[in-house]
Amino acid sequence: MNNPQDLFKKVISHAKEYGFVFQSSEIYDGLSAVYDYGQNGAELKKNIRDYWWKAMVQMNSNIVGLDAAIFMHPTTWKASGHIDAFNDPLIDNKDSKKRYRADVLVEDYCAKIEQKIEKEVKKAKKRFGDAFDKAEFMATNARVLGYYKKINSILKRLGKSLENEDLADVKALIEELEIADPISGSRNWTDVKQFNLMFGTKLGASAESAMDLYLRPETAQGIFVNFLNVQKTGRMKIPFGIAQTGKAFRNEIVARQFIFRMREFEQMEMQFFIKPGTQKKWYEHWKEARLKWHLSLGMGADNYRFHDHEKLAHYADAAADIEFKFPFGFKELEGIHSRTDFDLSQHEKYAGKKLQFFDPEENKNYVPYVLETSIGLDRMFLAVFSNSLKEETLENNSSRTLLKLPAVLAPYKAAVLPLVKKDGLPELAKNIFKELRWDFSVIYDEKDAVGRRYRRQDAIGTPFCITVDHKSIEDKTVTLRQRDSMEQTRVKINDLSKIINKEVAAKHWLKRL
RNA sequence: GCGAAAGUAGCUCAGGGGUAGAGCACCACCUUGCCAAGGUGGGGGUCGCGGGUUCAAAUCCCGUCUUUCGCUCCA
Repeated sequence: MNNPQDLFKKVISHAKEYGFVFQSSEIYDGLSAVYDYGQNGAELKKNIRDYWWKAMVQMNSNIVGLDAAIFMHPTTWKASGHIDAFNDPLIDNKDSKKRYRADVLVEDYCAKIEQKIEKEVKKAKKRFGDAFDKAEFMATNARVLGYYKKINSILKRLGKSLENEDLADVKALIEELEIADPISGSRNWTDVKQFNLMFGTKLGASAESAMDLYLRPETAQGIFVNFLNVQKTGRMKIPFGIAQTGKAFRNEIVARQFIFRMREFEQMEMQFFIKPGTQKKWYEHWKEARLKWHLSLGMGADNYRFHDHEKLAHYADAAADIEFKFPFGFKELEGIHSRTDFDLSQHEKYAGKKLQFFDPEENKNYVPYVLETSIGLDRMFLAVFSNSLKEETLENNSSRTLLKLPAVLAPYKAAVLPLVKKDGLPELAKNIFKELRWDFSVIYDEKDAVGRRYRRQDAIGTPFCITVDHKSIEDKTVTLRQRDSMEQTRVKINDLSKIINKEVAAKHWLKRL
């Protein structure tokens, strides 16, 4: 685990070996950049989601939840700008390895012809000014007309092919026109491919009546289109927020680095609606609030940093990322964006409905500005998981693999272990186990030597082990073993729930905010 | 998408034309009993998948899928 690459490999194999993350459809050789969460991963992921939800919704009386559908009306994506921004026919040159937009190549070619026309016309102007030759004039005229006709037909064909998504014809056109790579001069092209960030699908059983739909590429739009519904039925007053978690889908050209960039991923987003002009204040507020949330988990302040965007997306007037030190370097974990009134205004325009708030203080209507916090749940999972995985060498020169998860996030809060598999110890242990699971997710294990069982729990990040021995039967006490320090203390069975709760309850973690 | 490397048991990997291997993990029994690796026995792999060459392919060739890294793209 010395270099980052080894650590990352270790992270991936540990995730697989201990039932946290599996590759999707593995028995069919897997599906590129799609992963499933296993028995322990599902728990960890759920706990991260809950911890976020508690911090954002439960602890903020002016933030409410929402669970919008993945399918949305197709016009949503016109309004949001996703259809225009992420829909390009691309072609690669096999020799130069350069990628071009296929339509731009053809258009550039036409522009070149146009230059030719201009030259001809210029030349003709000069010549015919001196001596008019009817035959030459006609010939020039015919040539120019021919050029125009050619351009016209090329662009017409291009437009038609693009409209019908006949990409083979776009390539045929490029080949017929003998368009070469502007850099290398090579005509060795790949097929034209449409790169659309959004996954398309159909609504409707029969092909004729079907409606083209997209799987949402972000969860944010579900919040924007429900802005008025929530504001009115929840009697919300600005400033207020709407939070939701859910799947989003992006057909990334390059999806890589385990669960860091997936084609299907889960977002945890909160859109905060504010009075125009106050966005700077709220931007700073949420940057700080979100960083504090991360720091509350105790994974080390050095592992986080802000990255302020200089180049802004079409909807933003300020944007920053909270970056985390992943095994492959500092990468974006969460985004805080000041989205202005772009989204709500766009939906007003496309839907033809007002999406405004009547401000009693100002005594007027306005389209609220929006401050967004958006974190990738899978990225957060990877941050927590990779940061927690440690290999320790102990005093007796043995080693242990330890998943030092923040206790509030651990899949199991405690393991109940009878010291031996006889003398009534398993029975007592099982009783403790059954009682504790009313309060926490706990696990019972009686197989192998107790030391080995401790290591098993270390590997999946269980913060406590409760060991039942012969003395337990006499005086109703057990040993409570701490994951990180390996310290053992003798405690009363009746106190277990209280002691564990103190360490694992979200309350005690969130209070550090 | 391009380039490079890799894919053999749950995990880490060895083997490189002639019967499928190791360590750890797993299962059963015995033993020990508060920090892994004691004993005995056992389960598990058409060597990613598909073609080809060969008497014979995990091994050589071609294709394909998946992963990692670099580039590119995106935000």
